[in-house]
Amino acid sequence: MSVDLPVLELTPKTKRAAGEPCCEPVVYPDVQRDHAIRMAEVAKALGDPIRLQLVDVLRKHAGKVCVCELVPLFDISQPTLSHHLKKLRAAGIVDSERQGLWAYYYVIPDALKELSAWLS
Amino acid sequence: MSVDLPVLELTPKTKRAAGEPCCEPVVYPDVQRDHAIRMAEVAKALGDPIRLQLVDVLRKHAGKVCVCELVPLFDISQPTLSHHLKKLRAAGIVDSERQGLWAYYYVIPDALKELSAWLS
DNA sequence: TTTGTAGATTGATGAGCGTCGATCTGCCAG
DNA sequence: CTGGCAGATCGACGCTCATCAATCTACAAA
Repeated sequence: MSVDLPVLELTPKTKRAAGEPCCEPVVYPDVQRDHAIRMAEVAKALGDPIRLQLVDVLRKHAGKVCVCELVPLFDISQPTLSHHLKKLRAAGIVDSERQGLWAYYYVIPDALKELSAWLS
Repeated sequence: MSVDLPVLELTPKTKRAAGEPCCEPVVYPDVQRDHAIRMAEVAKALGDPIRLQLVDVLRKHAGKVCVCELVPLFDISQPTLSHHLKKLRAAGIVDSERQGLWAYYYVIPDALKELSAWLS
């Protein structure tokens, strides 16, 4: 399970002590850090099979879906489903809209855009 | 922050009692479930800013990077970094190779492929 | 063989997560 | 006004997580 890739020029102390050139900085731009925090937030929200499937269902239906349609799809209680939807909402992935008794959820367009772009 | 999307035809009990047509099944294929579990595993591993930045650094360098190069990039202890690398390895995102004292990490090609495809 | 170094492991700690039953809040139908 | 329903919230339960200091394990240099 080994992949053939070039090895970077490195400078551990033992090499540095021998007078070899110092390591290239491998500087990590600070701009990236904010993006990383945001993308990690989205990834974390997707890091649960049920939440990922919830997003999948919402995306596939390309519309606002009633919670009462979602409950029977999963083997979890209604409060647990509500908890997952809340997490997805907190991560800015979905949003909801109440109409009378029912609540309709939908995926926020472009919510997954940044992470998707980084992954590809 | 509301988005204009079509609302699915739904059938909560109150409507069903009134004799309206039953809800469309909204069936969720079981095949998707295995994929969801696998993709959620990857997303979960990326759901930490440090791990996401680790993967970012490894991907940008497109080669095997020594751990001693990674440690100074983050404000965490060496054991914590080792812990994160272990998590990434467990998720099948990266792999490592020892050469003497040093350990070299690299991103496994296509490890993020499935999640990336689903997101786009 | 002894010393030092890179990196992994261990154990502990405090915070967060997923889950549930029970309860609460609005809203609609009689 | 009352009864019932959809969905959110609460409180509690185990479990997992990120983190660190301390330790352990290989390996290399002297």
